[in-house]
Amino acid sequence: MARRLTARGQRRRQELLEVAARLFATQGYHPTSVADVVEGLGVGKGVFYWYFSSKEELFRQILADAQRDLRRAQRQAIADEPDPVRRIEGGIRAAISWLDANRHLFVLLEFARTEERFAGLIRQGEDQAVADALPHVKAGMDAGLIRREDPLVVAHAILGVTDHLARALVLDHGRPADDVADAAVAICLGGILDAATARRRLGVGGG
Amino acid sequence: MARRLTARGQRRRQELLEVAARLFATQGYHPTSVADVVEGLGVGKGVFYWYFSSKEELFRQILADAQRDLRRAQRQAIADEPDPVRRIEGGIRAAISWLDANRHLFVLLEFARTEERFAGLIRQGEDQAVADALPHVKAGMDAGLIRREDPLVVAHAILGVTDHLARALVLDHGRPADDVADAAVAICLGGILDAATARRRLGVGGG
Amino acid sequence: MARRLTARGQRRRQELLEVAARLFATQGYHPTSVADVVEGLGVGKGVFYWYFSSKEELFRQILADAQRDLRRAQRQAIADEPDPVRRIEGGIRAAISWLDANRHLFVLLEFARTEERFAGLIRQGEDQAVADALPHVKAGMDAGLIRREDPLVVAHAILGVTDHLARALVLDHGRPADDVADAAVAICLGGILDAATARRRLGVGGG
Amino acid sequence: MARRLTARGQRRRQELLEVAARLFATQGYHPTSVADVVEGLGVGKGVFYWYFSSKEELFRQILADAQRDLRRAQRQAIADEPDPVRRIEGGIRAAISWLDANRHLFVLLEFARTEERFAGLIRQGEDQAVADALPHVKAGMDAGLIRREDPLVVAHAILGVTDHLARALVLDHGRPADDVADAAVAICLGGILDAATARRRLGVGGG
DNA sequence: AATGAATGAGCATTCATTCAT
DNA sequence: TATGAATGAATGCTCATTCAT
Repeated sequence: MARRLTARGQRRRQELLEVAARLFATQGYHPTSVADVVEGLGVGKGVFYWYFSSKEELFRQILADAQRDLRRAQRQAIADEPDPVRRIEGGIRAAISWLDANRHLFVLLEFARTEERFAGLIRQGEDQAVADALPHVKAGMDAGLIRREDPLVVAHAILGVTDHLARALVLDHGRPADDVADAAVAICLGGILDAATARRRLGVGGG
Repeated sequence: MARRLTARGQRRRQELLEVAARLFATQGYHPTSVADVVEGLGVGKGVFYWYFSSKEELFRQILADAQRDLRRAQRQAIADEPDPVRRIEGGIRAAISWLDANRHLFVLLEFARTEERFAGLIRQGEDQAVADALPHVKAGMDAGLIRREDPLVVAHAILGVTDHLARALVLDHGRPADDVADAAVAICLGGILDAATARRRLGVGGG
Repeated sequence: MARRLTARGQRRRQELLEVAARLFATQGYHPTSVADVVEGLGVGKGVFYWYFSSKEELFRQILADAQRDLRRAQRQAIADEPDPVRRIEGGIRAAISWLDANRHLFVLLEFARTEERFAGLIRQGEDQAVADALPHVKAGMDAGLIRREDPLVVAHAILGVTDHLARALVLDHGRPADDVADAAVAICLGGILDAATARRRLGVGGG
Repeated sequence: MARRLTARGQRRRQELLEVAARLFATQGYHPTSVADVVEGLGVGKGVFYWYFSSKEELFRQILADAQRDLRRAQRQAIADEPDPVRRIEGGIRAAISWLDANRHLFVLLEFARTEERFAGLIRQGEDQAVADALPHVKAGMDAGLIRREDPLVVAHAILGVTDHLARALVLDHGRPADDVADAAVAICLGGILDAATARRRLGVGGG
């Protein structure tokens, strides 16, 4: 591809991406045919292959766009925050908010992970997300705000809690995104133990 | 179906389930054809339909078996543990250990969530897992061991950390399951904040 | 085949013929599988191939039995009737009555005519039926009771009216077989014209 | 379906209908595969499903077209005939002539009656044919030309004689359509009895 | 840029028949 | 005699992709 597109062409391409993302999310990638996609736009099949060389390429594009978009939202949310823990918090909130607003993309990212030819893309994106969080985690540790543990593990744990709560509570059980974000932040930061218990059980030195 | 099977038949059926799970995990559910499955066993295509009424039914069976199996492993792991926090810990460790030993099933459970006709099964299983954890969380709160928050959210958070760390660190990055289990337990229980910070930031009353 | 069968075997064979005829009539010959047939009897598939060498052979047998049975019913009905017109009448009535009592076989005979490999059997049976009627028609003509026309055509016409009225009125529209038989006889024998008209139009010499 | 077709598309669709009808008639509906049909045209399999949503839909179309066509032929044949008996005669002749010219469709109509999912279509068509004939029969009775009997039965009897003679004599025994039409008319109108006998036996009042 | 038409390999599923026990 | 299991060719149908216009 890498076709030079007119403004109208750009719009068409975008429409295809959106309709396809919507359909892939609703029916699944495989069960959605290229015919479904172009039908959803009321255009002929040639249109599809004018803008994308294959169904797979289209899907990759959707995935890449989604990842770029989420990352951008997180960056913007924490741009001017000096406190590392607040930056982490901001990242969590931005993620949940974005996932709430782009529910249909969430399931696509999940699906992509399950098929080897797309999984690489997702693993890359996840590594990127972890790499994005890492400096804040380390800064928090250096500032004595965050308990010293493997920062990579910590970053992954944050990702895990955030994603899971967003999906399970916001998407599946319909809870308000803000409330879930509060809970995600609380649990990520403070764990679930009572402070005294934590001190005893985990040997956490009290301040 | 609900066919009466001889011992030999039972074995065949099991073989089909295993080969199919393996292939679905490797290539994806859709890209794997029934022909692939029977070829993997070196039998005729009719065999498949003697034991399963459809590819979909077979997949559901794989999912149900996997969920049952994981749950059983967790139950056994914590059977005689009186301490609720230790029960939670045991559940986390059992889950990571099972996922480590059944990597191929993990991706199937994830895929299933992305296609509406299977998603129900997965949501049910997840609700079950949460329901299983809930009593321990509540008991922990009642015993003053766990900070009082919405127990459902807490249970979901534990699930999220556990699943994510298992996948990202054990499966994707090849870390030893035991180490990851340690980390998962530590983070679930203690969060990531330094205790003093936690006290200040979250208003957690000190012991 | 031509297997020597025990009394029990004879019964089994008959059961298979009946269940199959029933199913073929309801669902059609092709849409009915051998599996359906044996399932309908609650026996294994081997049973079928013990008694019949193929699905096709079974169907031929059903057809042959039906034709033999109908013919026998007609013969008995007119055995001692000296008047040729009354013999024709008796044949018509016997046919309609048999078709009424064996509705499911009717559709099988019709179907068989539409597939070349069975059509011969049916044509033979029909030729036989015509041959059976022919002597009575001729006798009627010789006795001056029946208008002189090609007896073969006359015989076929009787067959056509009888079969059609039986199917259309008795089977499809649920009219009583006896009433339909009356009508069939009246029309076969007297046509539909008013006598005076007939005389004028057909040049039929009045008695 | 309900696809908008270009002129070329219309032609293809018609070709498919014709080839399929031919094959269905020769080999039977079930024994003819979609592959046979497209092979007969030398096109790919997709072509079939571009024009028809299923083999069943195609067959229904063939049946509907055939019924429409026969009906049209009959209507045209009797359009300007004032005499009701002559209208009936014209209908009989038109039917036999059409069946002679469209032999292959005849067997399809017969087959369709034997499978429940198509039988409705045929019964409808037959009811229509009877309804078409009914006014002429009634007019004939009112004009004193036709003996008073249940007009529905009379109409069905005409249908029965016509169809049967056409099939048995024209198609199966190769008699000239015109001769058979003469015979069908004679028998339908005048029955088979000698006029005097008819008077005596049926109590038909003489002119 | 866009369309309707076509391609044909591939898929899930069926089923008459056979076979080991 | 009978059964459960197995066979594998065949079927109706789908769909990513291509092509002529």
